[in-house]
Amino acid sequence: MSDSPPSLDPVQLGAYFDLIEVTSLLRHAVEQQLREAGGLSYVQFQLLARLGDSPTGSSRMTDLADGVVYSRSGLTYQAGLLEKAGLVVRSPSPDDDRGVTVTITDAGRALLAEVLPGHVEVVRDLLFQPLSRTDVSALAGLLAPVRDHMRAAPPRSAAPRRRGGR
Amino acid sequence: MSDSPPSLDPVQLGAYFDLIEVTSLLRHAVEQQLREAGGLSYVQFQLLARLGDSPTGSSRMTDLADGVVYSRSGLTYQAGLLEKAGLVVRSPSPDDDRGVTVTITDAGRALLAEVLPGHVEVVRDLLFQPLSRTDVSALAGLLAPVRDHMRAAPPRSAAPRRRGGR
DNA sequence: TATTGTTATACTCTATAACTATA
DNA sequence: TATAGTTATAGAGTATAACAATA
Repeated sequence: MSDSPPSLDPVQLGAYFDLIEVTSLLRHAVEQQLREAGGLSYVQFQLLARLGDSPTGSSRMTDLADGVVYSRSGLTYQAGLLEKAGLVVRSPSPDDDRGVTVTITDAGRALLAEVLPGHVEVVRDLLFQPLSRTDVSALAGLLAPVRDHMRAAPPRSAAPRRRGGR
Repeated sequence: MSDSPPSLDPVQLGAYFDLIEVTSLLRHAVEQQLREAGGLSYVQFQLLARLGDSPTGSSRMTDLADGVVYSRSGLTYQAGLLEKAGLVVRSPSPDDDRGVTVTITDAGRALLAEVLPGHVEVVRDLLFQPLSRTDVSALAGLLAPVRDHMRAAPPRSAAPRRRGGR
Protein backbone atom coordinates (compact mmCIF):
# COMPACT_ATOMS: atom_id res chain seq x y z
CA MET A 1 0.00 0.00 0.00
CA SER A 2 3.02 2.26 0.51
CA ASP A 3 5.41 2.41 -2.38
CA SER A 4 6.55 5.98 -2.00
CA PRO A 5 8.65 7.97 0.47
CA PRO A 6 6.62 8.09 3.64
CA SER A 7 6.94 11.77 4.28
CA LEU A 8 7.07 15.25 2.85
CA ASP A 9 10.15 17.34 3.19
CA PRO A 10 10.07 19.97 5.95
CA VAL A 11 9.30 22.84 3.61
CA GLN A 12 6.39 21.01 2.07
CA LEU A 13 5.13 20.04 5.46
CA GLY A 14 5.26 23.61 6.66
CA ALA A 15 3.47 24.87 3.58
CA TYR A 16 0.80 22.22 3.95
CA PHE A 17 0.19 22.89 7.62
CA ASP A 18 0.11 26.63 7.11
CA LEU A 19 -2.29 26.25 4.24
CA ILE A 20 -4.66 24.21 6.37
CA GLU A 21 -4.40 26.50 9.34
CA VAL A 22 -4.78 29.69 7.35
CA THR A 23 -7.85 28.53 5.49
CA SER A 24 -9.39 27.08 8.62
CA LEU A 25 -9.09 30.36 10.44
CA LEU A 26 -10.22 32.33 7.42
CA ARG A 27 -13.19 30.11 6.87
CA HIS A 28 -14.14 30.32 10.50
CA ALA A 29 -14.06 34.09 10.49
CA VAL A 30 -15.92 34.38 7.22
CA GLU A 31 -18.62 31.98 8.29
CA GLN A 32 -19.19 33.92 11.44
CA GLN A 33 -19.49 37.17 9.53
CA LEU A 34 -21.89 35.69 7.00
CA ARG A 35 -24.00 34.17 9.73
CA GLU A 36 -24.23 37.38 11.68
CA ALA A 37 -24.69 39.70 8.73
CA GLY A 38 -27.15 37.67 6.74
CA GLY A 39 -27.90 34.34 8.35
CA LEU A 40 -26.05 32.56 5.59
CA SER A 41 -23.79 29.56 5.73
CA TYR A 42 -20.71 29.62 3.58
CA VAL A 43 -22.19 27.20 1.10
CA GLN A 44 -25.33 29.29 0.79
CA PHE A 45 -23.23 32.36 0.23
CA GLN A 46 -21.24 30.60 -2.45
CA LEU A 47 -24.39 29.56 -4.21
CA LEU A 48 -25.84 33.06 -4.11
CA ALA A 49 -22.56 34.60 -5.19
CA ARG A 50 -22.28 32.22 -8.10
CA LEU A 51 -25.80 33.01 -9.23
CA GLY A 52 -25.22 36.69 -8.74
CA ASP A 53 -22.13 36.54 -10.90
CA SER A 54 -23.89 34.78 -13.71
CA PRO A 55 -25.11 37.19 -16.38
CA THR A 56 -28.54 35.60 -16.34
CA GLY A 57 -28.69 35.23 -12.60
CA SER A 58 -29.46 31.58 -13.00
CA SER A 59 -27.86 28.21 -13.30
CA ARG A 60 -28.81 24.60 -13.53
CA MET A 61 -28.74 22.47 -10.43
CA THR A 62 -26.08 20.15 -11.74
CA ASP A 63 -23.77 22.97 -12.72
CA LEU A 64 -24.16 24.49 -9.30
CA ALA A 65 -23.44 21.19 -7.60
CA ASP A 66 -20.35 20.66 -9.70
CA GLY A 67 -19.12 24.16 -9.01
CA VAL A 68 -19.46 24.03 -5.27
CA VAL A 69 -18.18 20.50 -4.76
CA TYR A 70 -21.36 19.12 -3.47
CA SER A 71 -23.61 16.15 -3.60
CA ARG A 72 -26.87 16.37 -5.49
CA SER A 73 -29.04 15.88 -2.48
CA GLY A 74 -27.02 18.37 -0.51
CA LEU A 75 -27.65 20.97 -3.14
CA THR A 76 -31.35 20.18 -3.23
CA TYR A 77 -31.41 20.71 0.50
CA GLN A 78 -29.62 24.04 0.32
CA ALA A 79 -31.61 25.23 -2.66
CA GLY A 80 -34.73 24.40 -0.70
CA LEU A 81 -33.56 26.54 2.18
CA LEU A 82 -32.67 29.44 -0.08
CA GLU A 83 -35.98 29.18 -1.85
CA LYS A 84 -37.89 29.07 1.39
CA ALA A 85 -36.08 32.25 2.36
CA GLY A 86 -37.10 33.87 -0.90
CA LEU A 87 -33.54 34.29 -2.11
CA VAL A 88 -33.81 32.06 -5.15
CA VAL A 89 -36.52 30.56 -7.32
CA ARG A 90 -36.55 27.17 -8.95
CA SER A 91 -38.21 26.57 -12.27
CA PRO A 92 -38.11 23.87 -14.92
CA SER A 93 -35.31 24.26 -17.41
CA PRO A 94 -36.49 25.53 -20.79
CA ASP A 95 -34.41 23.22 -22.97
CA ASP A 96 -34.30 20.08 -20.84
CA ASP A 97 -37.46 19.04 -19.07
CA ARG A 98 -35.51 17.02 -16.56
CA GLY A 99 -33.51 20.02 -15.48
CA VAL A 100 -34.20 22.65 -12.89
CA THR A 101 -33.02 26.21 -13.24
CA VAL A 102 -32.20 28.15 -10.11
CA THR A 103 -32.51 31.91 -10.30
CA ILE A 104 -31.51 34.51 -7.77
CA THR A 105 -34.30 36.87 -6.76
CA ASP A 106 -34.11 40.59 -6.06
CA ALA A 107 -34.18 39.75 -2.40
CA GLY A 108 -31.27 37.41 -2.98
CA ARG A 109 -29.30 40.12 -4.70
CA ALA A 110 -30.15 42.54 -1.95
CA LEU A 111 -28.94 40.19 0.73
CA LEU A 112 -25.80 39.50 -1.24
CA ALA A 113 -25.13 43.20 -1.50
CA GLU A 114 -25.74 43.63 2.18
CA VAL A 115 -23.38 40.87 3.16
CA LEU A 116 -20.59 41.42 0.68
CA PRO A 117 -18.86 44.47 2.13
CA GLY A 118 -18.35 42.79 5.47
CA HIS A 119 -17.20 39.66 3.75
CA VAL A 120 -14.65 41.54 1.73
CA GLU A 121 -13.50 43.33 4.82
CA VAL A 122 -12.83 40.11 6.69
CA VAL A 123 -10.91 38.65 3.78
CA ARG A 124 -8.87 41.77 3.34
CA ASP A 125 -8.06 42.22 7.01
CA LEU A 126 -7.32 38.61 7.68
CA LEU A 127 -5.80 37.27 4.51
CA PHE A 128 -4.39 40.17 2.55
CA GLN A 129 -3.34 42.59 5.20
CA PRO A 130 0.13 41.10 5.70
CA LEU A 131 0.71 40.64 1.97
CA SER A 132 2.07 43.18 -0.45
CA ARG A 133 0.66 43.64 -3.91
CA THR A 134 3.54 41.62 -5.25
CA ASP A 135 2.94 38.92 -2.69
CA VAL A 136 -0.65 38.59 -3.75
CA SER A 137 0.35 38.25 -7.38
CA ALA A 138 2.85 35.60 -6.45
CA LEU A 139 0.28 33.73 -4.39
CA ALA A 140 -2.22 33.83 -7.21
CA GLY A 141 0.45 32.61 -9.59
CA LEU A 142 1.21 29.65 -7.36
CA LEU A 143 -2.37 28.67 -6.69
CA ALA A 144 -3.64 28.81 -10.25
CA PRO A 145 -1.69 25.79 -11.50
CA VAL A 146 -2.61 23.85 -8.38
CA ARG A 147 -6.25 24.66 -8.94
CA ASP A 148 -6.06 23.56 -12.56
CA HIS A 149 -4.27 20.41 -11.58
CA MET A 150 -6.87 19.54 -8.97
CA ARG A 151 -9.73 20.21 -11.31
CA ALA A 152 -8.20 17.89 -13.85
CA ALA A 153 -7.24 15.10 -11.47
CA PRO A 154 -10.03 13.20 -9.80
CA PRO A 155 -9.11 11.76 -6.39
CA ARG A 156 -7.91 8.55 -8.03
CA SER A 157 -9.25 6.39 -5.27
CA ALA A 158 -12.73 7.72 -5.76
CA ALA A 159 -15.11 6.47 -8.38
CA PRO A 160 -13.95 8.13 -11.60
CA ARG A 161 -16.96 6.60 -13.19
CA ARG A 162 -19.47 9.33 -12.92
CA ARG A 163 -18.85 12.76 -14.33
CA GLY A 164 -16.26 15.48 -14.00
CA GLY A 165 -15.20 15.00 -10.47
CA ARG A 166 -18.16 15.19 -8.15
CA MET B 1 -21.82 49.59 8.07
CA SER B 2 -19.68 49.88 4.97
CA ASP B 3 -16.88 52.40 5.20
CA SER B 4 -14.38 50.73 2.95
CA PRO B 5 -14.05 49.99 -0.75
CA PRO B 6 -16.67 47.38 -1.47
CA SER B 7 -14.49 44.97 -3.37
CA LEU B 8 -11.12 43.37 -3.74
CA ASP B 9 -9.02 43.97 -6.80
CA PRO B 10 -9.13 41.25 -9.43
CA VAL B 11 -5.84 39.70 -8.43
CA GLN B 12 -6.86 39.46 -4.81
CA LEU B 13 -10.20 38.04 -5.80
CA GLY B 14 -8.55 35.39 -7.92
CA ALA B 15 -6.14 34.47 -5.17
CA TYR B 16 -8.95 34.25 -2.66
CA PHE B 17 -11.18 32.10 -4.85
CA ASP B 18 -8.33 29.80 -5.78
CA LEU B 19 -7.35 29.46 -2.16
CA ILE B 20 -10.85 28.43 -1.21
CA GLU B 21 -11.24 26.06 -4.10
CA VAL B 22 -7.86 24.45 -3.69
CA THR B 23 -8.27 23.81 0.00
CA SER B 24 -11.82 22.58 -0.46
CA LEU B 25 -10.75 20.01 -2.98
CA LEU B 26 -7.70 19.04 -0.99
CA ARG B 27 -9.68 18.70 2.19
CA HIS B 28 -12.28 16.64 0.43
CA ALA B 29 -9.71 14.24 -0.96
CA VAL B 30 -7.83 13.97 2.30
CA GLU B 31 -10.96 13.33 4.31
CA GLN B 32 -11.97 10.58 1.99
CA GLN B 33 -8.57 8.94 2.24
CA LEU B 34 -8.54 9.16 6.03
CA ARG B 35 -12.03 7.76 6.26
CA GLU B 36 -11.28 4.85 4.00
CA ALA B 37 -7.85 4.06 5.36
CA GLY B 38 -8.58 4.41 9.04
CA GLY B 39 -12.13 5.51 9.70
CA LEU B 40 -10.89 8.88 10.88
CA SER B 41 -12.35 12.31 10.36
CA TYR B 42 -9.94 15.10 9.63
CA VAL B 43 -10.28 16.53 13.10
CA GLN B 44 -9.62 13.17 14.66
CA PHE B 45 -6.56 12.77 12.50
CA GLN B 46 -5.33 16.21 13.52
CA LEU B 47 -5.73 15.33 17.16
CA LEU B 48 -3.88 12.05 16.80
CA ALA B 49 -1.15 13.64 14.73
CA ARG B 50 -0.68 16.37 17.27
CA LEU B 51 -0.40 13.87 20.09
CA GLY B 52 1.91 11.70 18.04
CA ASP B 53 4.19 14.64 17.40
CA SER B 54 4.41 15.57 21.03
CA PRO B 55 7.50 14.09 22.70
CA THR B 56 5.39 12.78 25.56
CA GLY B 57 2.53 11.63 23.39
CA SER B 58 0.16 13.60 25.53
CA SER B 59 -1.41 17.00 25.85
CA ARG B 60 -3.93 18.78 27.98
CA MET B 61 -7.46 19.14 26.70
CA THR B 62 -7.30 22.90 26.61
CA ASP B 63 -4.09 22.94 24.64
CA LEU B 64 -5.57 20.52 22.17
CA ALA B 65 -8.70 22.59 21.82
CA ASP B 66 -6.71 25.74 21.22
CA GLY B 67 -4.55 24.05 18.66
CA VAL B 68 -7.30 22.61 16.56
CA VAL B 69 -9.67 25.60 16.74
CA TYR B 70 -12.41 23.88 18.53
CA SER B 71 -14.96 24.37 21.22
CA ARG B 72 -14.41 22.64 24.52
CA SER B 73 -17.43 20.46 24.24
CA GLY B 74 -16.54 19.53 20.70
CA LEU B 75 -13.16 18.34 21.85
CA THR B 76 -14.70 16.36 24.68
CA TYR B 77 -16.91 14.69 22.12
CA GLN B 78 -14.05 13.80 19.82
CA ALA B 79 -11.78 12.71 22.64
CA GLY B 80 -14.59 10.45 23.78
CA LEU B 81 -14.79 8.87 20.37
CA LEU B 82 -11.05 8.37 20.16
CA GLU B 83 -10.97 6.90 23.62
CA LYS B 84 -13.82 4.57 22.86
CA ALA B 85 -11.85 3.39 19.85
CA GLY B 86 -8.83 2.77 22.05
CA LEU B 87 -6.68 5.33 20.27
CA VAL B 88 -6.15 7.64 23.23
CA VAL B 89 -6.48 7.52 27.00
CA ARG B 90 -7.62 10.25 29.30
CA SER B 91 -6.22 10.65 32.79
CA PRO B 92 -6.20 13.39 35.41
CA SER B 93 -3.41 15.90 34.99
CA PRO B 94 -0.61 15.41 37.50
CA ASP B 95 -0.05 19.07 38.36
CA ASP B 96 -3.57 20.47 38.08
CA ASP B 97 -6.39 18.40 39.45
CA ARG B 98 -8.88 20.16 37.23
CA GLY B 99 -7.05 19.20 34.09
CA VAL B 100 -7.25 16.14 31.91
CA THR B 101 -4.29 14.76 30.04
CA VAL B 102 -4.90 12.99 26.77
CA THR B 103 -2.35 10.40 25.72
CA ILE B 104 -2.07 8.52 22.47
CA THR B 105 -1.97 4.74 22.83
CA ASP B 106 0.07 2.22 20.90
CA ALA B 107 -3.00 1.46 18.89
CA GLY B 108 -3.32 5.16 18.14
CA ARG B 109 0.25 5.33 16.95
CA ALA B 110 -0.26 2.23 14.87
CA LEU B 111 -3.31 3.65 13.19
CA LEU B 112 -1.52 6.90 12.58
CA ALA B 113 1.34 5.03 10.97
CA GLU B 114 -1.08 3.08 8.86
CA VAL B 115 -2.88 6.13 7.62
CA LEU B 116 0.00 8.52 7.14
CA PRO B 117 1.55 7.20 3.92
CA GLY B 118 -1.71 7.48 2.05
CA HIS B 119 -2.30 10.89 3.50
CA VAL B 120 1.09 12.09 2.39
CA GLU B 121 0.51 10.61 -1.01
CA VAL B 122 -2.73 12.51 -1.51
CA VAL B 123 -1.17 15.76 -0.42
CA ARG B 124 1.82 15.28 -2.65
CA ASP B 125 -0.13 14.23 -5.68
CA LEU B 126 -2.80 16.84 -5.35
CA LEU B 127 -1.11 19.86 -3.86
CA PHE B 128 2.59 19.62 -4.60
CA GLN B 129 2.75 17.82 -7.87
CA PRO B 130 2.41 20.94 -10.01
CA LEU B 131 4.79 22.95 -7.84
CA SER B 132 8.56 23.07 -8.10
CA ARG B 133 10.79 23.07 -5.08
CA THR B 134 11.18 26.79 -5.45
CA ASP B 135 7.45 27.23 -5.74
CA VAL B 136 6.87 25.40 -2.49
CA SER B 137 9.40 27.58 -0.72
CA ALA B 138 7.72 30.66 -2.08
CA LEU B 139 4.31 29.41 -1.00
CA ALA B 140 5.56 28.65 2.48
CA GLY B 141 7.12 32.08 2.64
CA LEU B 142 3.85 33.71 1.73
CA LEU B 143 1.68 31.70 4.06
CA ALA B 144 3.81 32.01 7.17
CA PRO B 145 3.21 35.73 7.74
CA VAL B 146 -0.49 35.26 7.04
CA ARG B 147 -0.64 32.49 9.59
CA ASP B 148 1.13 34.60 12.17
CA HIS B 149 -1.14 37.51 11.44
CA MET B 150 -4.26 35.41 11.82
CA ARG B 151 -3.06 33.86 15.03
CA ALA B 152 -2.49 37.29 16.45
CA ALA B 153 -5.67 38.95 15.23
CA PRO B 154 -8.97 37.80 16.68
CA PRO B 155 -11.96 38.19 14.34
CA ARG B 156 -12.64 41.68 15.67
CA SER B 157 -16.37 41.27 15.46
CA ALA B 158 -16.29 38.27 17.73
CA ALA B 159 -16.12 38.48 21.47
CA PRO B 160 -12.47 39.17 22.25
CA ARG B 161 -13.44 38.82 25.84
CA ARG B 162 -12.85 35.21 26.52
CA ARG B 163 -9.50 33.62 25.86
CA GLY B 164 -7.22 33.19 22.92
CA GLY B 165 -9.78 33.07 20.21
CA ARG B 166 -12.41 30.48 20.97
C1' DT C 1 -30.32 2.73 -20.60
C1' DA C 2 -28.50 7.11 -18.71
C1' DT C 3 -29.32 11.45 -16.53
C1' DT C 4 -31.77 15.02 -13.59
C1' DG C 5 -33.46 16.06 -9.47
C1' DT C 6 -36.05 14.92 -5.15
C1' DT C 7 -37.09 12.35 -0.99
C1' DA C 8 -36.33 9.66 3.04
C1' DT C 9 -33.24 8.61 6.25
C1' DA C 10 -29.50 8.19 9.16
C1' DC C 11 -25.41 9.98 10.93
C1' DT C 12 -21.66 13.20 12.09
C1' DC C 13 -20.36 17.28 13.75
C1' DT C 14 -20.61 21.62 16.24
C1' DA C 15 -22.07 24.94 19.56
C1' DT C 16 -24.61 26.80 23.77
C1' DA C 17 -25.77 26.61 28.31
C1' DA C 18 -25.92 24.49 32.65
C1' DC C 19 -23.28 22.03 35.89
C1' DT C 20 -19.31 20.01 38.84
C1' DA C 21 -14.96 20.39 40.76
C1' DT C 22 -10.69 22.44 41.59
C1' DA C 23 -7.35 26.85 41.88
C1' DT D 1 -14.18 34.43 41.43
C1' DA D 2 -12.08 32.11 37.52
C1' DT D 3 -10.76 28.03 35.06
C1' DA D 4 -11.03 22.87 33.31
C1' DG D 5 -13.83 19.73 31.62
C1' DT D 6 -18.28 17.23 30.98
C1' DT D 7 -23.11 16.69 29.88
C1' DA D 8 -27.43 17.52 27.77
C1' DT D 9 -29.39 19.06 24.01
C1' DA D 10 -30.56 20.96 19.87
C1' DG D 11 -29.62 22.23 15.20
C1' DA D 12 -27.19 22.29 10.82
C1' DG D 13 -25.06 19.87 7.28
C1' DT D 14 -23.87 15.84 4.54
C1' DA D 15 -24.22 11.62 2.13
C1' DT D 16 -26.48 7.22 0.45
C1' DA D 17 -29.94 4.84 -1.58
C1' DA D 18 -34.35 4.47 -3.60
C1' DC D 19 -37.37 6.73 -6.57
C1' DA D 20 -39.88 9.41 -10.53
C1' DA D 21 -39.54 11.60 -14.80
C1' DT D 22 -37.40 12.75 -18.98
C1' DA D 23 -33.61 12.06 -22.85
